[in-house]
Amino acid sequence: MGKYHHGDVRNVLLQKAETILTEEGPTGLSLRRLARMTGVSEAAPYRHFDGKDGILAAVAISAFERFAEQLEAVAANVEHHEERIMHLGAAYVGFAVENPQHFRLIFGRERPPLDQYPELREAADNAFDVLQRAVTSVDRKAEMTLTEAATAYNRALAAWSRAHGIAMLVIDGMIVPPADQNLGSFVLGLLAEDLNAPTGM
Amino acid sequence: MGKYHHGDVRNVLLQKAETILTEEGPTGLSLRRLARMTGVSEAAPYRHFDGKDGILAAVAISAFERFAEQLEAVAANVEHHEERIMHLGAAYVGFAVENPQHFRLIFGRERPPLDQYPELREAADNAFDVLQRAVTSVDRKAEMTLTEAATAYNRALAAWSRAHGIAMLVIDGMIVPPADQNLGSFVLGLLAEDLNAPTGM
DNA sequence: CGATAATGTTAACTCAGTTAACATAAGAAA
DNA sequence: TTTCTTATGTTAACTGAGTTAACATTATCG
Repeated sequence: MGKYHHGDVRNVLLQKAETILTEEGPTGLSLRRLARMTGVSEAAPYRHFDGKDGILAAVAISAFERFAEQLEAVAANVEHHEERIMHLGAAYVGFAVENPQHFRLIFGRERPPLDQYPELREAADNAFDVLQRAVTSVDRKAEMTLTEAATAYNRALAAWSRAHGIAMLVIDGMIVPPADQNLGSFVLGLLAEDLNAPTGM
Repeated sequence: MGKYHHGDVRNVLLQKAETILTEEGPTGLSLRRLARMTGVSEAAPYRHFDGKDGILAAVAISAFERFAEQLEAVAANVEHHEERIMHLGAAYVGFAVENPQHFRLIFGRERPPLDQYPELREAADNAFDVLQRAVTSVDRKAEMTLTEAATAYNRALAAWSRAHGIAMLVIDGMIVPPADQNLGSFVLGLLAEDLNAPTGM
């Protein structure tokens, strides 16, 4: 005479998992607690997910999708190439700051192995593609020489890692963005810094 | 008639903890396993450390120290300011790549809270100081105007986050450094990329 | 020597992830 | 409808982790 929950327990679990993850991160997310919170037996989640990694993978997939969407939106709205790179960087950091736990989940080592979750790998590849395309794309792509292509690729890597570094240091509290400036312009400022420029100092 | 281990169990534990951490990271480090490997009772570590965080803190402290030393060594050996920034970045990434688990430990969220381990906070501050000083220092510091100082600080942040981003993406396998080039020059290349330069593309 | 602190041991508690064995519900097949 | 099968839920158990309490032994210092 067990009380059965019907309807989409799976979705409810996912929903609650999102909540817990947002508040406490991947480590704080415990399947047992999740089950209790959902009002379901402690073994129930295993009927819907491939264990803890399974749930994390599902959450990571949707996180990747949102991430990719937001980057895409920015990429689509900025015409000028160099400017687009900059604004992509700001959006990249913006996502990380607004969703630190999700950002950590998709990039950190708590992320379930891509090999074991094909859909996760796909979501990850998609997100990277958005980034790479937006950063690499040029106005007259067909006319690119090999050297130019190599330069473009290197530039993509550089842009990517710069955004990533700022994002990481900010969400880890190592860099505290000035309060009198919005995050976007702060990031744009950092990205615009030219370490090679002469200082006169 | 228990077999007591004498001598510095504490140091042996730390040593083994280093080994386990290097191989499996903070999550893989289990106090019980550590105790078993050391041939000591499972509760013994608690006599020497403030639980798991205590051990992680101790390991993190020594990691910070090594990190700071290596950066310092580079900073001391490169005269030219801009060049020093670049080489510091390469050293930063070098440390991360050679000691990925330690790097993750000192920068990630597995790191015990700085508030609870004053020596850890000190070690962290020291490492950051080396970086900031080396990056901010100029030949004629006394003559710096306020504006110049602000610029220098911003540049320090930019340099730091660039190195950090490359380090993170490389140790997470998102960026794979080309095999036909040593890591240092690859990093220097990325750091030298000027996203603002015209491309002609 | 003898008291006291340091350090070790065993045993237990809580919580997590996971799985097995069982129960019920829903839906297709007869 | 009745029956078989599958999906989904439950309980109970196993393993392993972190931690603490209670107890034992050793070191050390008066």
